[in-house]
Amino acid sequence: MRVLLVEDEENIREVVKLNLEMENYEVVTAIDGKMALKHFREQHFDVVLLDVMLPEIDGFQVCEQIRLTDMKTPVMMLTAKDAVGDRVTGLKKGADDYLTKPFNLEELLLRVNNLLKRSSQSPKNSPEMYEFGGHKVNFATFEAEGNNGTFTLTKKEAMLLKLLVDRKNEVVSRQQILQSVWGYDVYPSTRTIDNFILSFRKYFEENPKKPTRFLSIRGVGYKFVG
Amino acid sequence: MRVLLVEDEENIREVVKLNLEMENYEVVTAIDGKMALKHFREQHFDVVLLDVMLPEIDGFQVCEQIRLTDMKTPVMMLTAKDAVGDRVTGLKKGADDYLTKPFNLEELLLRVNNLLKRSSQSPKNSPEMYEFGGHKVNFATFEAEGNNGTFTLTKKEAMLLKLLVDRKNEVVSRQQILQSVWGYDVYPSTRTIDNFILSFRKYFEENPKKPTRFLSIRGVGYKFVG
DNA sequence: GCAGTTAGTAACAATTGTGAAACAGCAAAT
DNA sequence: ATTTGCTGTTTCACAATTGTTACTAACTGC
Repeated sequence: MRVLLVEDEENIREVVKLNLEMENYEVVTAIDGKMALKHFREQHFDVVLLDVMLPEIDGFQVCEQIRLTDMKTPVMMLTAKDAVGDRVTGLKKGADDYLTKPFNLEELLLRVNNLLKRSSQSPKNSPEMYEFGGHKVNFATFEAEGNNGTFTLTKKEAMLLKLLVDRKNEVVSRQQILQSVWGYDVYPSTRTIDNFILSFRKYFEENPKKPTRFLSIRGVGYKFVG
Repeated sequence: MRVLLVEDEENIREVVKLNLEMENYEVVTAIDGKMALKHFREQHFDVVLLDVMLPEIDGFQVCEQIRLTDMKTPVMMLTAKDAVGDRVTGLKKGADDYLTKPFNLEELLLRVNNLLKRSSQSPKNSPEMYEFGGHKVNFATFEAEGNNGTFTLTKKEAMLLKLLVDRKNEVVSRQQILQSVWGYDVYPSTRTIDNFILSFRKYFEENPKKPTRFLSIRGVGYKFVG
């Protein structure tokens, strides 16, 4: 479970980070809105903790921008002021929860858990076998049944396919694919992913030229329709 | 959408009930824990609003009882005391959210909406669908239904359209559009926005020359009428 | 109605993203 | 030692998107 923590005060940031990490979350921190948006565009997070008072771009704007491209990832706002108006603004901008500083750490952790519990209830189960439209894939043995009978997936193929299946019906960005399947710093913009998608289409699509399952969302990434 | 409202103070109960009904919720009220549990056993609710201070059985206990048989239905606790310990107790007992009295009605409604949005996790439910005047837009997949059938929005189109829809019926200035959609250090020429608006009008307006939805507010920006 | 400004339009240019094919690395088989 | 086959990567042409320019139309305040 990956958390993006956006907070400019170092002390708070470190304490919260530490505590989240003790609960086995993977935490990425940002100290201002710009960095927050940068990280968010490039990586996948399961939840965002967002301080409102940030230098330059404030938390509301960050939340609004996040919501322009992603409406699923839960966002929790943190603020020093306990102004009701603020809370309403935050919720309107698409925040899912709101906590006032100084907050109780236990409450924060409970609320984060809550958000995750609710948002990840459906796509959580990832069985070894997956079936779609007459095709079968066994992620344990890498065996798959495609248009031309049974064959074996390669390791990377299996990883990528699993990622797409786990996130079926949502768009997975290239950055996220690279991060999950290839590891972090595969910098050079690469066409490798495309080729894997290409293979999948050949394996599984009725008409590889007109894909219905492995869709490309231009400028964003790929989406598997299950 | 059915709400179970548990609150012993008549005034609060009635005000909240009225407001929820104005938002088209069906509201069932209970004045104490016993009645609350009775109703909950006998009927289906999509969300429970639960005062903590109740005669006989308090809100914590009600919540605990509910959770014994139902892990799913979101519960929101309301309390007069703003004790952190209370909040933590509530969350631990299985509450999904917590609001302190005196609460702001708008905030309550927003939070209720939030809970419902999150919990209505029917698989194919795309909560990021928007409809207006016979047209549909799916902001998750960028698919839209316009004057000439279904088509796919581009990334920027989707972002701008979403911004306008999010702020429907209010004017969004060019500045704000540039900041939100294009970012904080990249500024395209100001005619770029016009071109996107132009597209939207072609896609969605009955008579693109006489727009009724994508209105230009001279000297300020644009307004989407939903 | 006139000058100054802002918005609408379309053609075009720049940029960016994509698919497909060629290419390289490597290990097993010959 | 060479070939073969498979896996994964890079190159490249092309297509789609995004941004600019130049011009026209419309509006504002006089």
